[in-house]
Amino acid sequence: MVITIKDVAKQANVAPSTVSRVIANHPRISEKTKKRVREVMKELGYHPNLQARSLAARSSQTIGVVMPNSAFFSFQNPFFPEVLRGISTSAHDHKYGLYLTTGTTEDEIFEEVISMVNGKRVDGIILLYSRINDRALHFLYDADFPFTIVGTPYCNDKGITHVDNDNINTTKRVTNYLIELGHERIAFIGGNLGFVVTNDRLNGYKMALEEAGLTFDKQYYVEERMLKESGKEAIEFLMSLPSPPTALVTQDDLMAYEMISHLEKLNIKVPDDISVISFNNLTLSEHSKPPLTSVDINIYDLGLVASNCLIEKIKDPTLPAKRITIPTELIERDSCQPVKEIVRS
Amino acid sequence: MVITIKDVAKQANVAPSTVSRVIANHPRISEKTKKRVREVMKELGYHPNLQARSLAARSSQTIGVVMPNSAFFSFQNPFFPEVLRGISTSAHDHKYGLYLTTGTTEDEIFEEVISMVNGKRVDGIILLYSRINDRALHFLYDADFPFTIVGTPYCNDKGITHVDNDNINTTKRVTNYLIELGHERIAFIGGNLGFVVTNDRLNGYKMALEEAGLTFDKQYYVEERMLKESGKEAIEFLMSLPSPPTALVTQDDLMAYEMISHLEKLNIKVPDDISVISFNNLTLSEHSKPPLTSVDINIYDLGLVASNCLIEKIKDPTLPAKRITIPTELIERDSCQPVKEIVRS
DNA sequence: CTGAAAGCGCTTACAG
DNA sequence: CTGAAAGCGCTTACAG
Repeated sequence: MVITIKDVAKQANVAPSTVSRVIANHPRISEKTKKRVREVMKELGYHPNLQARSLAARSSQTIGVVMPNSAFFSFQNPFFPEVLRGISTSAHDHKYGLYLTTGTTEDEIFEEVISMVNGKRVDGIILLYSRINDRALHFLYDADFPFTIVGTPYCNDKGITHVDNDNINTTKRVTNYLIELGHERIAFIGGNLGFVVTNDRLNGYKMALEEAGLTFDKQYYVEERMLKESGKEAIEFLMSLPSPPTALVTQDDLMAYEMISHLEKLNIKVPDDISVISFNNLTLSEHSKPPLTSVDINIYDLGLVASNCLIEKIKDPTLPAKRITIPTELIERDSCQPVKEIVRS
Repeated sequence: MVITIKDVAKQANVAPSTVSRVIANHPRISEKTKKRVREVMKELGYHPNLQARSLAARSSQTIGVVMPNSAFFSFQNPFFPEVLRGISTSAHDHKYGLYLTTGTTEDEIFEEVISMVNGKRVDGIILLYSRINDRALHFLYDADFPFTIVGTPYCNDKGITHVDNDNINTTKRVTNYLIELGHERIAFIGGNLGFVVTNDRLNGYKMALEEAGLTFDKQYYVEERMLKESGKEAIEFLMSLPSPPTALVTQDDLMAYEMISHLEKLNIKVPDDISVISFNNLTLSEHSKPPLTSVDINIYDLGLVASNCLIEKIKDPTLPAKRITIPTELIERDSCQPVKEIVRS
């Protein structure tokens, strides 16, 4: 019923091994037999069984993509479709398939990674996040399995291939941008300190403050979990401070929109009363009100390059680890403005 | 080096077939040997080779997800992450893996579907779109391969399991909502007539017009391809008409935001000068300006249910085809308003 | 309740 | 340039 390599072999009067070789386009098979075998394959409607091939060849020609479980880093976040698009393009170009994790808790995801690797389902893995003390990362590293991170590993960053923006300097620059506009009370909104990216950005933010002779005020840092339930309360808290911030750095445009909406409900106008700057530069941000000043982090490239590096590594596991920094660009629009002169309390 | 079923068998003093049976938790194996074998498995760090299992058992325990290639239906569209989330949850609950297409042209995608099916990579397929005359659909149907559509098939809809909203009636209701506000010149923006969803929605729109005694004006229908380059021109064209529309029905919130932005550049205010209603009800739409009136189509459920149906079908291929309609809800916010009295031309 | 054997559909040294 | 044979790591009738 199902056409196998044997059927083709019989019909073409060759051995199964020969058929296998013409599928692989082995150079030592004569053009003549290649042609004949190919005709028979077409005639019989032969399609190779990928499972059998994987088993025999010890390679699945697919890469596993590990999604994080955090709310901030969730499917709701436009970051993921866009990285996936980059990965997808690279995978397709190199004839690799894509296998996705489905778990939602850290434990589930960890189990999936183990089963993908030990079950030989994938030839390599891309981690779409970098978490402090990540078990999956340790497992992959210890198993010496090809993998790549979109982000910066929390340790051993020389030994692990990863693709990331320069989050420290980018955030420093973003913060400086606000400082140059005269802002001194700048809040940092969102992010989860369990992720490296948040730490890097927070550090960049602190460095900029420090260099400008400003002191970091803990109250100006709003953690992700305070946002989950209601960004509203976080904003209300910030604005009820004796010295409320005059500028906000948020981790994602979507978050910025929500903040802006809550601010306006308090009758605080962006950018007149408070400046907002964000990351990710969604297409939409050009059309939002006000058009949002945001950092384009080249999400697509992060995915594309991470996948390219992984495939390189799969093909040649002896390749040394490398770090690739994807450039960022600050897109100035209308959500930031020089600080207004105000009476200091 | 790699631990196989044989190693476990030897260590546990049983036959490989017995080990296989304890993995499958076969009822006719005694608890005693199950326990012993499991201990050995743990001791040796055994993990089943999924490829080998798939080959022998003729089942991959993974489902293939086919993404469409259109711009409107692209990764940029928040629809996809959200369906994927639904599918992902269902797949995980039933211990299925997820395999994604990576192609971007119709041909590439078609080839991938063929290779997924014939290569036995997946046990079933979910089509995340429904296109007129879709080759992939025909192929799957003819091959009698388990599959499910998020959407309504363009033909034979009794014979193909699919999950969709009632797009005709929902759009009729949306249009009626505008008509009840006094609007008579209502434009329909976006969508590609190559997709069933667009046809359904356009039909619902026309039905509402007709029942209200209004005539459908072709100029009020703006196709997707006119939007791609610049929604700006489409809006400028519409508003330069002798009788410009007083209301817009758009296919997605993101598209609505863009339209609103272009309108305001022309100094046309939403909802004062023109009403806008949309589909998908992104979380963001609560915080946009103005808060957008939009139809919640329950994207997550579309994915979840489509996946549940597929898995059912995989487990029992004799199951009759079914259609499941996911309810929609019109979320009224501030982007629609009664039509202003205006001088008719 | 358990085992021996055949088989899933390929690939790949080895030999000629 | 091509073939015969072993093997990838499982599952599953069949037999007892």
